[in-house]
Amino acid sequence: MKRILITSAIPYINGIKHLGNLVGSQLPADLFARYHRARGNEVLFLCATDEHGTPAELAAAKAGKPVEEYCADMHAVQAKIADGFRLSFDHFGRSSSAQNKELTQHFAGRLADQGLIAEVDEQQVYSHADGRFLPDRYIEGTCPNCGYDKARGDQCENCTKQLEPTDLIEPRSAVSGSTDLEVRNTRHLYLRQSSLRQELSDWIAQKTDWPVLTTSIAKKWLNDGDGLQDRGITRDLDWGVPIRRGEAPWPGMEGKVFYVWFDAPIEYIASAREWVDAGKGADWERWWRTDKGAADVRYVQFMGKDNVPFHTLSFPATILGSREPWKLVDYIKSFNYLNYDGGQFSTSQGRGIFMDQALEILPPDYWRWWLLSHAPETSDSEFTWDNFQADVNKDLADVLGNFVSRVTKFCRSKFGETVPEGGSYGPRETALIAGLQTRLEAYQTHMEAVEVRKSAAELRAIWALGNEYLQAAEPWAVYKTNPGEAAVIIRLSLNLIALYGQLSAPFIPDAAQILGQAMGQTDTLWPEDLAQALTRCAARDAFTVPENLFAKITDEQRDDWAQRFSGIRQ
RNA sequence: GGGCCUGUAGCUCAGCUGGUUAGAGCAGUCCGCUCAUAACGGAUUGGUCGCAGGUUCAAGUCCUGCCGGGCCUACCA
Repeated sequence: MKRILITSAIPYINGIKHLGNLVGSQLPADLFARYHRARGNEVLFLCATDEHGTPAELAAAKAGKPVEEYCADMHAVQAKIADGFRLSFDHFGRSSSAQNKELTQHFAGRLADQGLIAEVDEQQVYSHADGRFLPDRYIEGTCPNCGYDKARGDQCENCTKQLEPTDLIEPRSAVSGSTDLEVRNTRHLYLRQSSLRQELSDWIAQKTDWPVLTTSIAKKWLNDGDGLQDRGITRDLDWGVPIRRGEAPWPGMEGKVFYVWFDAPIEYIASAREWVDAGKGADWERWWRTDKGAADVRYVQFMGKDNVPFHTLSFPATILGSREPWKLVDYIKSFNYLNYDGGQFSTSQGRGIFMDQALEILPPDYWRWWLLSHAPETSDSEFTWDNFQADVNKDLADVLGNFVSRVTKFCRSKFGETVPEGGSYGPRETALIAGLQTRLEAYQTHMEAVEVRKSAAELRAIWALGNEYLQAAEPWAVYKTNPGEAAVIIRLSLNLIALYGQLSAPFIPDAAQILGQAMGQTDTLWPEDLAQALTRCAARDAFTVPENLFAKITDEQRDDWAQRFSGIRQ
């Protein structure tokens, strides 16, 4: 039995995520987790909300709530939606947890002890009206290069020129519009990543099996220009993990917090502690400390490409730099973006389909299947309503759903709602099992390699084998002259339905459960021995007919939804 | 500007270290079946593999240039 630690990039607390976010991290992570659980492996699947930072503070202010309350509320909302998509986290934590505060402060202390923290005095823009320091991109003004009047302090969106906030003409706060800004001195902590460059570089160089997307981004940051730069890990904010050097105060850093990107990945570890503290597990160090049982753990991370630098460099720098035996990631699966009808999904612009909306119009399996079978693995992929309707109707309703329907209904009308007895396998049945075996092995290979689309294609092919078999065997014709032969065909077909329930569970857990229950199967063990697995629905066992496993998406629905989601949310 | 990714049948995509007539699913067409969610099965029509050069006995696969799409470029997360 293998032990697999799985984390999904933790979604930011600010608002509900869209389907592009879902397919880039949580959903494939869930697929992988469900698959490995089904194979009998020991899995710990962790996620959380990323709650610190300026956007959370501003969103809370906009909502008229204290930031703690806002985050608690939004965490509950995201947890409910995650449940709606059947994301099977062992724990869905919060980066604002006490556990994460303690761990974050611990890591900072360790890094300081190793000489990897530098204290840097620098200048930041302070807004009197807002009562806060402003991140570069929260400062707006006129671009000195092109004259665009909504240029941000980090870059002008119009001419794409890189800017410093002090470059802007007539700078103002993007929060309040106030021009009462002041450049102030402030002291910050920097993680001296540059001194870990060689170590990180050597580590990345070993990862020859990682997606190119992952390693190329890491190498770019390691080698570009002067190489890996030190990174500020603190901010002048109220909301965040207070700066402490381990358990001790950090003189000069009072009133400041750690930068969200420092504490967010540490939440992966903290989430395991939360999992134990919530009474759901017994030993979190067994997953995270190689000196305490985690040496045999395989750790796989899932994320969108925008998250790669933090997971390949910053977080490993934190882990390595601590000089403590924390578990480093073994495999990073990164995804490109999903586009929506010719443009990007956009949270800030409210464009596309958001997770809550998706669940309002269709059950989770529809989305899970389509999104996973079109996961943007090699390049950005695109959602269109036409494709979504055509693919879902064909794959789920016609290939799988209709197979279940034709088998169970034929049996009900000819033999009743019990598995028919009599007959024995012939060459056709042997060939079917051999074909299934080949497909199953390919499915497993792709799943092990975290090849999401190929896994989906293989699963679909496994479903299609059922229809091919039925067509060749023709139980409806055979029944007229030889009911016993029809019985064995149907018995095997009913077993196929049960098998499909098991094999499909990582992709479409709800439908899989319905299939298992309809066939009277409670055993969820993986069919290691296929021939034997196909005898589990035994003669005279009762079954039920699942009605319309997947209803088709009508043209009216498609047009209605395309219309409804064509604009901008709120 | 720099770096990386990407461009293969109408659509969505496979094509590993270069090697026989470039593949799959969907859509289209034809045939079959009638148990089933007008579903299923079989066959089949579609491609000068973005463009132009080059290396090679041989290139979708390697090299160069160009064109198109995307991402990143370190204070949004």
